[in-house]
Formats: sequence, structure tokens, C-alpha cells
Amino acid sequence: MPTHTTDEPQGGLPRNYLRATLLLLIGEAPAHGYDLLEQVAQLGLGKVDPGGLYRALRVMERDGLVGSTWEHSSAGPARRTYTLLPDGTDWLHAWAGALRESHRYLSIYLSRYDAIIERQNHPPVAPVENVPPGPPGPTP
Amino acid sequence: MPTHTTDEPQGGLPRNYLRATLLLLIGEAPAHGYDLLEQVAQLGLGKVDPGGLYRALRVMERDGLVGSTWEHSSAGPARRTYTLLPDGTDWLHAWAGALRESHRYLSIYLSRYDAIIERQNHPPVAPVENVPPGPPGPTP
DNA sequence: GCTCGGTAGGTGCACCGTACACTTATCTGC
DNA sequence: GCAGATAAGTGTACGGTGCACCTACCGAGC
Repeated sequence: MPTHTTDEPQGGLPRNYLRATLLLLIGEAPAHGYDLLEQVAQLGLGKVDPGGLYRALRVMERDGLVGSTWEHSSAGPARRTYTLLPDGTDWLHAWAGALRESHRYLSIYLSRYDAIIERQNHPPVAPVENVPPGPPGPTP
Repeated sequence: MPTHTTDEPQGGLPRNYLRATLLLLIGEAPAHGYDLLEQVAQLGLGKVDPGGLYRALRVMERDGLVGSTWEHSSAGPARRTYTLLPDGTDWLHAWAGALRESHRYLSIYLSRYDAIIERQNHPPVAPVENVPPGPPGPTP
């Protein structure tokens, strides 16, 4: 038996949506991982895997998109606060462009999907299934 | 040197966009692979890898989403024509729902991005960078 | 009759993002 | 001193995707 086949749709979110989202949020205001974790969750995508989030942040730091500084809060453990670097801003712009295209694509997709549904509700001619045309009468 | 780091955005298309798109197109009208290859390309996503497309079709057939029949055309090699099966229709609906959410998410993302850009053009107060407050005078 | 290019379908493979499970450390309140 | 919230990570396997490459059929042209 195949392990997985075609499972439930489970999202259909853009690829790399995590990086893109993190760049946006950090671009709005510097923040630390745990904070971003909650912000991301409230942004429409519930429950994000913390591991993936922290990993994404470190990769982006390694690549010079964001910078981090440790902040020793009086309450709770120390936190890493991330800020957007110039390269990160460039990337944010690039991502926004790509996502705008993706957004347009989804609009097309959904309108064509709606057209199919519409067509099913108002068949153009000869509804082969039921209600044959002509006056009702005893079956010949 | 790391092999890949954070490369160019390269799309940001939804995950599984290929299956979703194929289901939609086959739902509109039965078609064969090569045909779908061109339709998909014209749908906004240029140049799709044929291998992946054919593979996706076979997986979906294996999972009972689509059915196929060989058609021996008089001109050119035989072609496999795919039609949507009931399970495929269910999936199409599910995908459309997921993609609609994704579409909404992208709307939010883009409007927040635009807000950032806007904010950069019209800083709310005290543009920390230049133009210090106080009467202008000769540089000390 | 042989090659060339378009049509049609397919495999092998490696990369990388993601999801899931699990761990560590600090501080507050009971 | 233990539980639970805050905060940051690691290990790992899965699966979609992209790239490169291969087979087969058919008509046109040399």
C-alpha cells in the first residue's frame, strides 16, 4: 500500500510562504521568533511549526537578509530580535512581485472554477440526465 | 560555498498547483497530456516541465481522480485522453476551497506590503534620517 | 530508404521546503 | 521544587518540483 497517495489538500499555500511572510512582518517592525510565531498564526495561517520558523530565520540571517541581536528581557528567557537588512528589503520587494503574480493566477483559476460550477447549474442545452424535452406522456 | 542558499524567488506559486490546475482543465474539458501542457503554459505559468505533468497525471489516475483512454489518432502518435472522475470532482472542489483561502491570504499579504511601501513614502513623523528639527544654520 | 522535426508520453534523480516530533533553557507562580 | 509559559532550537523523513534525458510514432524532404 502506498504510504501517502493524494492526501487532503492541506492548504495550497505558496511555496516559501514562510520566508515571505517573515520578511513582511520583520519589515513592518523588528520582532523576535516567538513573537513572529504568533503573528504568523494570526495572519490567516493557523498553527505554524516553530522549528521551521526558527530555521527559516537563521537561514535568512545566514544569507544576510535579516540581522539579529540578543535581548535579555527581565521577564523570561533571552530573545533574538530580528531586523530587516537592505538585502532583505530587496527580497521583500521581489517576493511581493512574485506573490502578486501568484495572486493574479489564483484569480484566474478561481474565476474559471466558478464558471464550471455555473455551467453545471445552468446547462446550455440538452440536459442529458433528466427532464427530457417535449410534452409528458406515457412511455412509448 | 553552500550550493543554493536563498536563490531568486522563482515564482511563489501554490504548492501542488500542478495537480490543481490539471484537475481544473480536465474538468473544463477532457484532454490529453500534450494538450494540457500547452494549456497550462498559456494559463499564466509559462513553460511547465513535461515530466512532472505526465507524472502528476499518472498519480492522479492511480488515485482514481481521473480516468484515461488511449486514442489512436490518424496523424501522430497515440494519445492518452484524460477525463474527470467523481473523486476528481470532489478534489477539484476541495482544491478550489483551499486556493480561495490562499487567495485571501495573498490579498492580506499584498495590502500589508503596500502599506509598508506607502509608509516609506509618507513617513508619519520625525524622519530620523535627515532634516533635523530646529532652525537651519551653517554646518558647524 | 533514411534522416529530421514535431507530436506524444515517459523515467531518473537530486534538491529543498515543509511537517512532525523532540529537546533545552529561563523565569514566574503555586 | 514543580508546572507552565516563554523562547529557541535540532533530527528526520516525506513529497513536489525542476532538470536532464529517453522512447516511440508519423509525415515531409533529400
